[in-house]
Amino acid sequence: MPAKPTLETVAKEAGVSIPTVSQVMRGTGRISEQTREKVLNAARKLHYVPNQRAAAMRSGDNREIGFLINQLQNPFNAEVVGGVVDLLEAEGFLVSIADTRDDPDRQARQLNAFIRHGRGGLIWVPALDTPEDTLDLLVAQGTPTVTFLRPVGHGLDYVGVRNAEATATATGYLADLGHRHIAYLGGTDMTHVRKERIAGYCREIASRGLGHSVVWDCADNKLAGLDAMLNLQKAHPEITAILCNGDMVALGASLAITRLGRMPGRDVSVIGFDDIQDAAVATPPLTTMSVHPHRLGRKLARVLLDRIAEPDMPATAAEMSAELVVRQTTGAPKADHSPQTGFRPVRS
Amino acid sequence: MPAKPTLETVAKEAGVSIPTVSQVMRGTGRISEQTREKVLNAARKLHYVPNQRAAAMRSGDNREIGFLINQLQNPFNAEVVGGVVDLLEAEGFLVSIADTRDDPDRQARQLNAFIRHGRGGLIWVPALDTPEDTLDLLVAQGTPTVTFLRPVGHGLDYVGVRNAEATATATGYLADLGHRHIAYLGGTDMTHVRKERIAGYCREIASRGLGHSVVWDCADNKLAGLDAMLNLQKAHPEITAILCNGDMVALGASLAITRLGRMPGRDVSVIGFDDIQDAAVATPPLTTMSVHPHRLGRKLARVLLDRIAEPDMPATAAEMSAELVVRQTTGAPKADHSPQTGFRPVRS
DNA sequence: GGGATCTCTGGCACTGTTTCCGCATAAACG
DNA sequence: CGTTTATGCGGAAACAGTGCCAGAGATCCC
Repeated sequence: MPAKPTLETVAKEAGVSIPTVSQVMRGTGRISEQTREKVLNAARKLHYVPNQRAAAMRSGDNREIGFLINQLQNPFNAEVVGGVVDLLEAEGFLVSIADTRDDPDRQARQLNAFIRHGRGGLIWVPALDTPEDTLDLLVAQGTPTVTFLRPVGHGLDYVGVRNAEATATATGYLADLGHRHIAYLGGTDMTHVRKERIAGYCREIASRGLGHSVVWDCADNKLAGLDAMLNLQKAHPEITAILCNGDMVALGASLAITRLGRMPGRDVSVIGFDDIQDAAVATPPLTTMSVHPHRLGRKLARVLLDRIAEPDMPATAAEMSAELVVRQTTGAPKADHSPQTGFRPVRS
Repeated sequence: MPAKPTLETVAKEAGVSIPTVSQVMRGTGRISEQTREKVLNAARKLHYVPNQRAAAMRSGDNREIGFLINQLQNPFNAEVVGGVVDLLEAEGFLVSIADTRDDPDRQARQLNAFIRHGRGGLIWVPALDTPEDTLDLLVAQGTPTVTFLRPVGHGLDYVGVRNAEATATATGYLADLGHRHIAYLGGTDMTHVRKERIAGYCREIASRGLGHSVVWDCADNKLAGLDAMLNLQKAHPEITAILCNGDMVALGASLAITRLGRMPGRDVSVIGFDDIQDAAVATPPLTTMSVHPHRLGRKLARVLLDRIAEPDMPATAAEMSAELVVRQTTGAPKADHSPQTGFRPVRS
């Protein structure tokens, strides 16, 4: 097995100098057609692939960007990644992804690794409880960075979702349908996202003079949503509509309602958040606040490209609106919503 | 905003030479405690982070590995990634992920990008219809590479699943329950994986003298599984058990059965493949062939580490067995499986 | 006190590439 | 035919580090 070919190998093979090969490979400078051919043939023959890191070292431009995400499994994130990659790969960048799993230590190691390995730009969903020194270190490097979903200040760009507006819209929609007891389900920590969403929900509840607000904690997955919904129903039987922190929770809640022998959208209304692919396919299809994850990803990429082009711009913050997608888990409340007599639990 | 600190910056700040700083940062050589302190303080003060690419260039060891996967959205893949990352990050490697989406062109670009950007190792799920020249180019680079799920030869290591054995086991289990009409549902192209799985299924059908085998195409997602199951049921009403190419398809099929007013596991049995997280949470919980994705990921990482340590070893191939996990979508067939009189379609 | 030994630090060459500049050779011109 | 201009190519330095080796002091021993 031969050693990895370099400019020197190719130059020797073609009988020319190293700079000449370099120029041919990049199409710059004045090179005669004859030499060009010779060099290209040699390169093809040896399967030469330029070493971009050495190039970046000399020329400074670094077309490798890192995407630090908090949870790869989450389908919403996977779709955002798709949007980012589509746009950046078209611009000749290589996007490499790492999963922090919301662990600040892992995140610090990965951020450090990204910087050590010389990323030219970063897209970052800061983990919960990101310590100050992680931020200081990142800012000191001067690596163009766009934060996503969770703003952290420090002069970093930010792209996110108008969360308060979205939950206010959803709450208003439920109120317009006639619901007077609307609960908020999902989330455990007071993350930025959840804080905003709850604020929008509470504001709308208050401004319409509806009953008190109910916020019920639960982890961000289907099973947790299912359990939480069962408990919530027991604790607050008066509730006829649920606004959820994410689609996974909403799907779990919808499932719980079905298992209680009720029907989502008729007996109890459910609204999700994110519009993941499963939402449209679920039984019944989920009404949700769509944030167009793919579009959000493209926005992220554009902001990062702008930052790379103009490192000294003042920090920007872009928020995108979510859009209500009505499917079949929402409807007017029944006149009488007391516990049904024909109550029929369904085993799984 | 100051320029990125380098060894030189730190050396000047600490009043020592560049090599001294280098030694301190890596803990090699003999350095007095006094100088050590000076250097470390200067480094901390300037937020110095070593440039690993420059280091790799000189010293040759390259702790950055690439993972080329065919579909990030797939939860099975996400869990494999988790296993790989856990082990490799513990060894000080940085794992960066790219998604080929099974597009040979995109794959060629990404593979090329990974090589250009100097990955020290690669884990690769080759896209369908990977052209020969992509393989030649990769092999010519001599980058340690482990192929995953789809073997391509060319002296590359391989880690996969004993697919034929698994589907034979599943088919045998269904036959033992008393099923005599078992169909295989899922997949569209004749990928290596699907070929093996169908082979195991057919072999078992034949060796037990069951009726003819039925293989029904369908894309690898829940919605496709749902539709395909409805059509399959119409075309082959005699079938009482379905073996699926993946859990997503199986979940869709299970859903279809429910929508037809039947009950998965009682009226029709369904077995999935992969054991993704949703399988255990679904309604009803899915019987499936578990391949322990996380363990598979760790195996991948170990094989790659071995290859990096010993580049001249002959190529290895490791296959892991899948394991039947019985949940609630399988059971003995009903004595009479003709269409029920109380047929009750359920709307969504 | 002089030589041997040890401890610590710095000089230099090298990794693969790009960029600047300059040197040949050839063509064009007066 | 001699000078200018255009064209094609190569030498050398630089990027941020690492590894080898030399050498300066300090310490120790006889």
